[in-house]
Amino acid sequence: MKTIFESKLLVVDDEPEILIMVKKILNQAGYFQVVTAENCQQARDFFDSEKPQCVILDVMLPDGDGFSLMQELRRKANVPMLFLSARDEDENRLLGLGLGADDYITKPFLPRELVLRLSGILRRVYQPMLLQPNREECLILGAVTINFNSGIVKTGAGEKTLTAKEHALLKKLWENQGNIVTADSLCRSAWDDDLYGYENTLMVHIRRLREKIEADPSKPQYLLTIRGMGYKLAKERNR
Amino acid sequence: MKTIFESKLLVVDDEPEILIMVKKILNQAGYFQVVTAENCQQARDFFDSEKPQCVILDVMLPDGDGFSLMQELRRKANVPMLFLSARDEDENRLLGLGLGADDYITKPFLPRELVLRLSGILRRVYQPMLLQPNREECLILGAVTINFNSGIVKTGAGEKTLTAKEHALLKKLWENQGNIVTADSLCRSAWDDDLYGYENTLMVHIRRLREKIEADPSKPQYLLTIRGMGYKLAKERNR
DNA sequence: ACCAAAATTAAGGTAAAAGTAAGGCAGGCG
DNA sequence: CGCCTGCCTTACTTTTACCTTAATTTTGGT
Repeated sequence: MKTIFESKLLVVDDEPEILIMVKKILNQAGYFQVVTAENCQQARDFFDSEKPQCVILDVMLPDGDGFSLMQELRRKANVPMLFLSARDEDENRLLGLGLGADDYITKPFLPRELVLRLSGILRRVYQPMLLQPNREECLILGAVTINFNSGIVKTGAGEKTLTAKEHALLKKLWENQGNIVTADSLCRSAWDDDLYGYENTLMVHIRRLREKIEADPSKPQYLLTIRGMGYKLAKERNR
Repeated sequence: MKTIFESKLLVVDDEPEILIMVKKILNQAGYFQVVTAENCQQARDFFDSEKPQCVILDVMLPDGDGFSLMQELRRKANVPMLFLSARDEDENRLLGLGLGADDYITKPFLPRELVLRLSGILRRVYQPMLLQPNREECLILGAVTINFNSGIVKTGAGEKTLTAKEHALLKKLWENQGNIVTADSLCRSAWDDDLYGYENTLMVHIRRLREKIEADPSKPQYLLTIRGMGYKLAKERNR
C-alpha cells in the first residue's frame, strides 16, 4: 500500500510568492512532493504528466477561473481539490464547495492549518478504511517488533530503543513498505532543512537501524539497499 | 454500502437553539437523518445505539470537551467528525484538525456551507472508490509482473530485483509499449550525458533485462529487437 | 554466401555504499 | 555552572554490486 506521504501535489496560483510559500510549508511538512503552475495551461500540462494525487488552486488565474479548471481536471481524474482564495466571499465559497471542492481556504491562512486540512483530506480519501487513530503503530518483521508509539524494538534477544532520527527514518520506510524510497526523500523526512553531506550521515543512521532490527546487519533481510536508487523496507522476509 | 442519503448523523451541542437549527438545515437538505445529544454522556449512548455515519460536535460541552469526546468516539468507530465552535480561535482550530477532525466550522456559519461541507466529506469518505490513488505502477507481461515502485519482477519461479539501469530502461520501454524505441533514445533516458561506445553497453543491459523477464532470453517474446531500428516492448505475447 | 547488426560471455573497473572511529553538541543532573 | 552522557555528525578507509569494456560468436537481411 502506498501512503499519502509520497503524494504528488499540484499547486496552481499566479502569485509566485504564494507558490513559494505553499511549497515551503508543504515541503517542511515533508509529506508531499509539490509541483507548481502559474496558469491554467501549465496546470493542465502538469496534471497530465505528473498525475498528482491532489490539487490546490486559486480562484483567480490569468487565463481562466479556478472553478472551470477544477471541473475540467476532475473529469480527467477525480482527485481531491482545494481552493485558495484571496477574498473571503461567501458566494464564491459556496460556489466552490457546491462544485465539489474538498475544501476552501482563505488567504491569509495559517501554514499549519493548510497542512492539517490537506492531510486530513488525503487521509480520508486515500486511506478511508484504515483510519484508526490511536491504533497501535506496530511494524512486525519476522521475529522483530517495532512499536512506533513507544519507540521500542523487541527482538528475541531483548529490547532496544530507537533514537529520534532512527524513528523518523524507519517510519518513513514503513510508510512506504515494499517500495523504494530515495535517499533524498528519506533525508527530507528526517531533517528540517537541507542536510549537507548527508550521503554519509544517512548511511550511518541506516547502519544503526540495521544493528537494531536485523539479525546480521551486514546481511540485511529487511532494510535493503537498492543501489543507485535508495532503500526499501521489505514486506516479507527476504529469502 | 449505504448511501449518504441514508446517513444517520449525530449532532452534539449544549445549546438547544443550535441543535434545532442544524437539525432543520440538514433535514431540509434531505440527505440526513439527524440524532441530537446535549452532552458527552448522551452522545456516547446515541453513538453506540444509533451508529451514526458522521458526527458534528461542539468544542465546549457541559460535561467534558469535544476534543476528548471525538477521540473516544473515534476509537469505537472511525466515522468522520466535524467541529462546531463558538469562537474562531486559531489554536483550537489547529488542535481540532490536528486530532483528526474532518472539518472545523465556526459559528455563525452559513447554513448552505454546512450542508456543502458535510456532503463533501461524506461523499469522499463513503464513495472513495471513485478515486484511483497512487495506482500501482505495474507492467504485466503474460506470467511476469514488474512493479516499478518496488523494483520487483515476479515470475512463476520467484522474484528478482531490477537494478537502477534496468529499471530506467524498462520504464522507458514501457512508456512506449508497442512502439519501437531507438537505441539512442533509450540511452538518453538511462544515462545523464552521452554514453560513448554505448552500442554494446546497452545490449548488455538488454540482455540482463531479458534474463529477468523472459522465459528464454535467447528467444525473447516481449523485449523484441527491431533490427536497424531499436527495441520494442510487445503489448501482447509474441507467439 | 557475405556482411553488418546484434548477442553472448567473462573479466575488470568504478562509483556507491558500508564500515569504523573520533569529534562535537545539547540536555540532564549534580 | 560545569561535567557527563548519549546522540548526531564528520571524515576517512574498505568493500561490493553494478556497470562497462572488449573480444568472440551468432543472427538475419540482401
